Amino acid sequence: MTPIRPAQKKSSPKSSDHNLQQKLAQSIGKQILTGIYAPGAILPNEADWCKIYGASRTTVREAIKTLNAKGLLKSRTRIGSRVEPRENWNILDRDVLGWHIAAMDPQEFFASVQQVRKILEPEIASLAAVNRSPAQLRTITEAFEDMVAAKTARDSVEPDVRFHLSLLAAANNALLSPFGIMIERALSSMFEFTSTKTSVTDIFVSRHETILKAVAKGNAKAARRAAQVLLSDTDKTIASFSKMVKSKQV
Amino acid sequence: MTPIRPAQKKSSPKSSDHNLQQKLAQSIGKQILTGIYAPGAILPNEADWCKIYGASRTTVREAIKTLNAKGLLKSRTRIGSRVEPRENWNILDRDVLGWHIAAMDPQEFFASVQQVRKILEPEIASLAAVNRSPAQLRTITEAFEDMVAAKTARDSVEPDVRFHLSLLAAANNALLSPFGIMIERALSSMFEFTSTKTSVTDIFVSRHETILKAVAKGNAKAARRAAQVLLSDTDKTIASFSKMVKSKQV
DNA sequence: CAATCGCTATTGTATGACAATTGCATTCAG
DNA sequence: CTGAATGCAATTGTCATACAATAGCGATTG
Repeated sequence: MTPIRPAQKKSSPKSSDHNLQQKLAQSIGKQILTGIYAPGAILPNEADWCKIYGASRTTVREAIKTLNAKGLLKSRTRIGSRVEPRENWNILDRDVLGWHIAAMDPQEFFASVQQVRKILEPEIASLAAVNRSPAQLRTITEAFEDMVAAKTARDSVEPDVRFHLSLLAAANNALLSPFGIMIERALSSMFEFTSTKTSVTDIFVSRHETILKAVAKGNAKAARRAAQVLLSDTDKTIASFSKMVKSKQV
Repeated sequence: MTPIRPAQKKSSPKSSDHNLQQKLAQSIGKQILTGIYAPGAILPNEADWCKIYGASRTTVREAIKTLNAKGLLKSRTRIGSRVEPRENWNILDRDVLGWHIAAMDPQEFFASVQQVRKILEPEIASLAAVNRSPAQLRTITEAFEDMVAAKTARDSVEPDVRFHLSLLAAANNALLSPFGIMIERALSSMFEFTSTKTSVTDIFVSRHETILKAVAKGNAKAARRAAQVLLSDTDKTIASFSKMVKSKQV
């Protein structure tokens, strides 16, 4: 048999790492997050989406199934797919949060995030100080050391994220883990704003070191305090580039 | 592993609640949550699931797509579907949390939940006191009044849940809303344990009233304190029936 | 021995058909 | 004329089949 290569079709050369369903889910999801389809609204039916995207019904259905699973939609026979009220959305889902960030004002996002971080992270640090396993402490320590070793601000983002995520893991409460995504996105997004001029400052590193030491000693109170201090610094950073944005806009 | 009848017909009237995909997703999801398929494990392939459940591949795929969307799985061509690490699971998703509760020891669940509630709910009450809209205050008040009007403990569960959820909504921070499901499940589950003997106690009602008044006045500090007191009561309730369960077991 | 190539298992996409559900209009009884 | 029953039709749900795309892995070959 000589399998004739069915040519390369008309496929777009760069399909990235997303397959077709994922692209549809993302496209429709973003339209929901931006309010093009508001809660209560009925979406176009499957046949319409097929026409719109030029995809098969199978693919469209799987995309919509994804959005159903994330709480954005509820599909019912004969009715169609209706957008669910916001409180049912899995906003802490990796994808949904991404679409949400893309759809909203960055400053609003930082405000919401910092509010939640200030509630949770000190308590997470406190729990981690008490509940951490030796292995978890090692992971946290490694993240800190990588942060210290980072030469540029860009290189410090990944260890920074890892530091906070391993702290979260060390709290050993599964119900808190969804916040990992939020923390990850918040720290990464912040970098986008600060990257141009910021370098890895000593004070930034030492704030983390204080947390690490408290967690290592098992000192819950000190860990909580240290986390509060770091967050307070973060607030200042955000405030400073908020001003920058404003002065640029005006 | 529970085999699922594809064409149950109208024999079981309740089967219409869930369609076939949802039943498959639930069945497979529970198997993951109970550890039958642990993180890192590769699931049976789609053809196998078809045989196991007697369903079409389309249906199996949509079930698996759902689990992918909830972060439990990651499916890749040629590899199959691999169970994701726990920290990627959307544990606060309505379905996932339900499967999780079904799979774990109730006391462990209450312990985790109370830990998180004690972190969040006082701050939620505090935020609600500051950020609530008039309409939101009205909703909270209505829930409280319905709780007062409830004659039996059973009747008080729904208003109680509504009270806490409307408080959460009044905090006006979208990133907190995923916790609504957790609160809902926690309060409902607790009722399962207390239903036999508990009635709606005055003290229970008055704890809620204190929160309501503080939120109405916009007194953040008082709201936070009041929420802490209520949670402390809840702790005692849990402790008391934990003992009961233990003495029964032994 | 190593790099390459092709085989093949598995998920991804497409098509077409039919089942099940249910809002809506239509009809029919009172 | 009103209201209930009823049938229609639109939409999602399920099934079967075929082929495409991906990537692990073993066979081939230099």
